[in-house]
Amino acid sequence: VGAELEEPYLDAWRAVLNANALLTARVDEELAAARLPPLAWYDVLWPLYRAEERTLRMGTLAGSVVTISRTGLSRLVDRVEAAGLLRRRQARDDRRGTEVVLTDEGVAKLRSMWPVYARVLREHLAGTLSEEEAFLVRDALERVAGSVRAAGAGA
Amino acid sequence: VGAELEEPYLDAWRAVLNANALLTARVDEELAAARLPPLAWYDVLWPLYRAEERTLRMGTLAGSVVTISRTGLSRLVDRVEAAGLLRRRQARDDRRGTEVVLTDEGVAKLRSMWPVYARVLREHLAGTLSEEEAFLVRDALERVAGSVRAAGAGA
DNA sequence: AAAGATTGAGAGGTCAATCTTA
DNA sequence: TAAGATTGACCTCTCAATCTTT
Repeated sequence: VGAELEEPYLDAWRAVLNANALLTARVDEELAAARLPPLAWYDVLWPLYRAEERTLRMGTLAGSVVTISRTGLSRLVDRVEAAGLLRRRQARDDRRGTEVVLTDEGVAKLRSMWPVYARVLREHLAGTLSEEEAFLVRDALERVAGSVRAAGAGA
Repeated sequence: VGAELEEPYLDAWRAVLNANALLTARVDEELAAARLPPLAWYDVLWPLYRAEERTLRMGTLAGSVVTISRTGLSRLVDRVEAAGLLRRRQARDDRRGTEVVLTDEGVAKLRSMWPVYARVLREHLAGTLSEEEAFLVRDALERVAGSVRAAGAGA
């Protein structure tokens, strides 16, 4: 156990797992302390905010929220919709599809969440990494993500 | 939305989230395809394998498995124990504590899981990153994790 | 028949309360 | 009373089956 893979790669992978778990948990703690919704809601609201007319098809949104399954997204959108932060409507060009539209309340909530989120990232990322390191980490891990995507599901 | 944090840090963070989610999902797919337990089980078995006498207190084990809560670990250990890969026993020095001991079956299962896990990491990490990059990612993200830990829970 | 999306059933996770020993 | 760990109630996620439209 442990052979056949050079150590630096395993160490790097463990570091990714730990940094991800710890920082994500910290963000959720801070959001909860501020009586704001969890990070998962931000992951849904943000792609909508960036999108043309603040509208996205469920399938497209699912592609942006990589941490959850298509099924899980349906349930998550149920809750965010119940909170009034977005609404669903039938797509008019292809009526099988569902469009999700960010509401004004959704925009407001997103704006109230961002400062909390940003403060945690600033403290632990900008506070410990140089910009050069941040670029390097981004490049390296984007290549990794690309490799996994290229291999495709169940390939 | 988007201000007050330099871009490279946000980009790096998104890369961490994506690489983590995609690679973790891929490992679980490959393990499932090989009729092996999920990655979470490996996270429990591995620290035990490394430990003195292949034994760890629940609290210590919880510290190693950073992706799950203390409560969640109790339930996870229930399942892994039911599968015969480890067993619990009362600690003799402090009988409030529970010790978890890896069984021979647990060792065997761990050894059968590793090649699958390693193959995915080799393909997507060793296949896309140089060793220097791996070192850099490790150093950078270990510092980030350290920063979060130092800030403490609810600090 | 296939694509887009949701739902029912069950697995797995968390928080607060509990049990046991120190 | 506090520490170590588990349990009860509840919430969220996933897989397979389903519904609707193409």
